[in-house]
Amino acid sequence: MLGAVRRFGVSQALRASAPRSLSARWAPQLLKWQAPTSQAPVLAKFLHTSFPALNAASAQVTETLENVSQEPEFITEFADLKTKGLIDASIIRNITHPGRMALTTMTEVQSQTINQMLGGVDVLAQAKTGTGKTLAFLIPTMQNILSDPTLKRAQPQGRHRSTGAGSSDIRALIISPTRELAEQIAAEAIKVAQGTGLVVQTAVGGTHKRSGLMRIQRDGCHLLVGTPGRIKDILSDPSSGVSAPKLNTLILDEADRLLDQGFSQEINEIKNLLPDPFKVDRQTLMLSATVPKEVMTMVKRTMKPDFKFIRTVRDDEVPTHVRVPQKTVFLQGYENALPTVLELAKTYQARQAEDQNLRPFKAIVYFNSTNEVNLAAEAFMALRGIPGDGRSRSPLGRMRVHQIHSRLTQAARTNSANNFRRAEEAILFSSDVTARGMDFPEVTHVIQVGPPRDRETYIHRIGRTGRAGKEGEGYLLLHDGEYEFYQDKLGDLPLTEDNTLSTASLNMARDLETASPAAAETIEQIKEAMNEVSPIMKESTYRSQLGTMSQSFTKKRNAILALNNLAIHGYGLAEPPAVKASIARNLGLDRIKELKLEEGGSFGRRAIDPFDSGRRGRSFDDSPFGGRRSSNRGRSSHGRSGHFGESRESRRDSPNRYGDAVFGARPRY
DNA sequence: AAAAAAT
Repeated sequence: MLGAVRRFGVSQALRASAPRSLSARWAPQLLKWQAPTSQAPVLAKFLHTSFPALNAASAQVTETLENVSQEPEFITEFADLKTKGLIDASIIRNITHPGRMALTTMTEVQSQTINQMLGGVDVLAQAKTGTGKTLAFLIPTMQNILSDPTLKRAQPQGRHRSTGAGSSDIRALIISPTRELAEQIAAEAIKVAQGTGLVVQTAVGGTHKRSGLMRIQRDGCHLLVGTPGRIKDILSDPSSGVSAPKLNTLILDEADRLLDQGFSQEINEIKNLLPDPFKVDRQTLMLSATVPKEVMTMVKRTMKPDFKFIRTVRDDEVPTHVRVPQKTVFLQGYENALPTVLELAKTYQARQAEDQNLRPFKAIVYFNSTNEVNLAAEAFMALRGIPGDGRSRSPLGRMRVHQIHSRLTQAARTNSANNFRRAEEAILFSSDVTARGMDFPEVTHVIQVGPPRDRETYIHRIGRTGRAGKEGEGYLLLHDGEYEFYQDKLGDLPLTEDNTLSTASLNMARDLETASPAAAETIEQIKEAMNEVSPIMKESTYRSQLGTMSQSFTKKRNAILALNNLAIHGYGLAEPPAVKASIARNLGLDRIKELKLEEGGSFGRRAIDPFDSGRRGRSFDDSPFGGRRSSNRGRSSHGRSGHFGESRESRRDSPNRYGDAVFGARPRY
């Protein structure tokens, strides 16, 4: 609105933006008021306060006007921000010094937004993944705080302690949809703030609330970074001593996520705990790689009417990087998924051994449920105890295996994230906790098993690779029965079909004799590893997948058939697990005869939560055995009974290996 | 039955 008033004068801006409800009584009078341009901010504020409904309409005007407007001169070097007196010298030193962050040139988002954000206007910034959005909002936010002459900076005192800053002087609140992303933003903020006297604190769930509060009370806080639940908890707790009466900046990272169904209510509750924006002027900044149309109403409701929508992704452009070739692989069945992941790892490792220019294999494998992540991670961990191809000790060589999802303890999650961040050659099995914003350096592959729930999720997941100008590749592993879902959700994205992976297209119930030795070996290894995984976990995973697959498959019956094949040929279960009749009914699956129902009504066997069966709190990363499973490895490699006692060779030669006898009529354990 | 997020 403010922009519109500045450019076109009061009357024209009003004519363009006045909603019907307003025009009847007020608009004619307002239109008569030819305010001088200098009055524009006052007018805009008055209109905003008096007619909240004006928000939506006026913001739209600003947005369209932005496309017409001339862009001012852009600064592209960090050093120039200092020489032009725009940004504090310590901040710029932290960014540019070779021993610190060692950056010289700004990215496109950075040079387009920093100046605007310094001016205090609300900004919604959309830019591709991995292009430095965090720094883009941290720099102007810190500068704006430092520009206040009344600011009490922290004074260094002793080794880790400092004093001077208060716990009720939060100037900027940064909200993130996941705990790990909040931690990552805080870590970057601390680097940028070094030597400025600004104090950065975090507030996330899964940590001790009291010790976090004590840190804030002891050292003070100017920028608080956190997740919605804990931030709300702290700000609404009068005994915490933490408050933000002078809050000037509210930042929503991954804004579209925070404004959608699951989060928007909590964000509103947080806003209600903050000072009235008409008494304490507040800048709102929102950032994301994706801004679906549906969230624009929420964006406009949260921002001032004159907000700027700055996009470095053109409207007609697909918001993924061309540097990241993206392939869709249609699997013979979901039982082919893990063999395919292993094949991708092995073939890349083999290429990398020949080509010094290739980086080590560092992959994130995404699944749609926590159970699938856990199952895959357990299987791959077990793989490390299986004799490898040729001379190597395991099929994975020296590759480390990590997993991360919400049902691990926070300590285990943090460990996984840190270990994977530092790892050279590793594979991270992950839920969508890491899909947004996480910056793991040098990720070479993003592999998605099953279709992402929506287009945005796909874009953010693929954005974990190809960051900061680096290369990367993406794979999406799907079932034929999901073709329509795929076309519908991801049809316009630059995916090309790939059928070069031999373990992807094998029929695991039939074709093993005709398979290449390498493919057969890979499948054998996964099968053997899968035997190490508890059947309880497999059954829970099956039940988890019912919900997602019955939605992504065009025909529900095909989803069940695919899932049953996965249970038998992939998980090695003797038969598909039974499901509660009530659940089958809820999913609209009760007429599908291939879905096995539990008997005995409400007295049927209760589903057991694998996370409650003794493994809670002990991930691979925080186990005392240095990431190796300590369980029955020794026992399992010798003295097996029945099928599993046979040598790998004899099994490979046996006919009908993938019939129902493959894993034995009765699974071990 | 399906990510995430306060205890």
